[in-house]
Amino acid sequence: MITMTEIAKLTGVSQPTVSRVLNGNQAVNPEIRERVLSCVKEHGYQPNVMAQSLAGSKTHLIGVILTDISNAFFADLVKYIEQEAGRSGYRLILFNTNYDPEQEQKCLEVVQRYRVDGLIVVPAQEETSGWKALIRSIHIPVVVITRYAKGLDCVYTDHREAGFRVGCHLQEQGCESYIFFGNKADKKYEGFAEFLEGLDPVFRNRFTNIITKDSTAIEKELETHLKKYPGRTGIFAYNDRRALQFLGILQKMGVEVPGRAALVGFDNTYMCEYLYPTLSSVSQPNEAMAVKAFKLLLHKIEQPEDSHVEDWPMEAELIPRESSLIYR
Amino acid sequence: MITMTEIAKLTGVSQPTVSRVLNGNQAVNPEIRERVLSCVKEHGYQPNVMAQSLAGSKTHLIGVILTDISNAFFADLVKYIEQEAGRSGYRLILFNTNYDPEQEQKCLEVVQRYRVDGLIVVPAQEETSGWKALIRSIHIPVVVITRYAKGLDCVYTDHREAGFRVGCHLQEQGCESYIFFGNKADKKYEGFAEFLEGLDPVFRNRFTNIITKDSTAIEKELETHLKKYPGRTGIFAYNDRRALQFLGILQKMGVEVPGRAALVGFDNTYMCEYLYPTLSSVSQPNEAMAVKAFKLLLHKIEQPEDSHVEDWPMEAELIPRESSLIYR
DNA sequence: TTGTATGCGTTATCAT
DNA sequence: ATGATAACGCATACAA
Repeated sequence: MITMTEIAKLTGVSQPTVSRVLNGNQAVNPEIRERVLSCVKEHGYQPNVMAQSLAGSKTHLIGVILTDISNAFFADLVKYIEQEAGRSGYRLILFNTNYDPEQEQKCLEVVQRYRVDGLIVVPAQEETSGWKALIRSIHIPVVVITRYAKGLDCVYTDHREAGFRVGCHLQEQGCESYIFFGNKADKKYEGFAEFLEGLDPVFRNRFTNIITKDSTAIEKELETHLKKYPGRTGIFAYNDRRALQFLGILQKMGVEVPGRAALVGFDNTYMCEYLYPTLSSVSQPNEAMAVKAFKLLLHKIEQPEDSHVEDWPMEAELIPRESSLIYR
Repeated sequence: MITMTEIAKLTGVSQPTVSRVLNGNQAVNPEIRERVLSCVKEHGYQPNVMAQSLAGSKTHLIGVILTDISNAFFADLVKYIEQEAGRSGYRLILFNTNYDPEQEQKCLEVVQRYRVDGLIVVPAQEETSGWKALIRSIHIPVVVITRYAKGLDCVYTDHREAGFRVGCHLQEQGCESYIFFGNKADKKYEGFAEFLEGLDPVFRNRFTNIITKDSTAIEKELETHLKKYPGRTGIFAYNDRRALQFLGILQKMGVEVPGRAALVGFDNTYMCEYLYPTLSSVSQPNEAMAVKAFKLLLHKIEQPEDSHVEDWPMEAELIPRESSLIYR
């Protein structure tokens, strides 16, 4: 790959002059400019970012550290981050931690070695102060995405609020008992429970939490629940994937949806509209989150002295569809 | 971020000595070695890859250029590529072309600027000689993944063969008419048609090709087909997403699956097992493909003189499930 | 075994 | 307007 110095020799000027031409710096003799540019084009010269970074200090590299790129939701985020970053001339160096804190730590070392200008991270664990201390110690602008992280810039949707709304919706649709499919530590659950508790302090008497991902086990727990509570059951699954699993089980069991059981998922993936019945779900503003995260990061990069921490919650929207709509 | 020279000063040795210690090169006084290592650890020294690259010529960066990272199949590939590359100390710089050749060309420029050691690419277009010429001209080791590319190293599954097998399977399940949901230029279709033609040269008389992605339009075409052909219909969709859409439409229409219509998708995504009925699909060896692609690339990087082109077709496997299994 | 000197491809600061 | 020159952080050949 041809270098500036070589271009300089070929055009009979000095290397810094080539640099000036290429950077549009200062006034350069138009004749020379043309000569250099045509030579550059002819040889397909491309600047060496490594050298530029060494000399200038910016790498235009953004480290993106994710828990699971194969998760459609994160993959979608990456798409938008890449797009937005590209607009500002930044590129992504991508890491997958697979939810492993050890792996995450290694990633943090590697991004330091590459002298990335900034970092967008989905933390491997929900809440660990050790991690935060580490990420602070490396002195690279960081934005946490999809999770709230106290004391760090972060962009996320309010899952608690979303859960609350799902509870509200299911109640409005005439549900008399409830199932939450997922972990109780989930903010979605907190909001969901908060609403139901407001409605009836002892709602737990009409509630089942299912955690297992095993279809057979789910079927059993579901059967128990349905036997116990004859009225319409409202089911909230922590993501669409699980909602789909649940829907399949309900259909296999011959349970009428939404008549006997109303179902709501989370993520609003494309499948929602294709399923029969179509699946109600909570939609997160993926593109807006990605764009906001990058913009926050860019700000931090360009104004490192601004130590103000931005906590940016975004609104998730419940999209009601056939799987939970009784009246329409 | 602390540098080698600074470490050298702090420990009272020369910078090259620090370099030797860090690279395990040659014999170094054990005393000094310890002194340097502890200083390195104390200050959290991390080598500057930009400088290393400039001095040594390798960036340990692999450019990954994809058409659509938000596609679950590609996202999955990226996950495995990242994993495998990481094992050999390589990192990914990720690009999304969005199927736009112009965008792709820009990506090719950028990876050159970053002096990536190699490239793994999903071409934006199926077959364009212009693109191949371009990618050859940049003199970076390249492996094309998921697509056959004549004259370039490539790793892919034989879609034609897979299509052939799907046809065979559907026929075995007693189908008497067929629908292909997708583009006829697709190799899957070629194989599918090849089998059916072998069975009955005028199979086209009992065949419908549906291209539109609009649900209403699909429903109409489906209705026409079913009216015309009373026997069991075999439906082959070009991916699971479309198969799901089709399944929803069939269910909405009250068509019995697989009794009246047997359905097969492509990609074997997680949803196959959750749907009701479970969805038959063609499974590609994602991890094996990713690993093979990276290994091929690594070989090219380490043995640039080896100009042998590897064309590496892998076998896709049909996973029959309820949506197409009549006898079991 | 260790230090000196040089070069990688840029940018930037000087002179000229 | 342009050309020397130094500097970025490291690896490496060479000298000591």
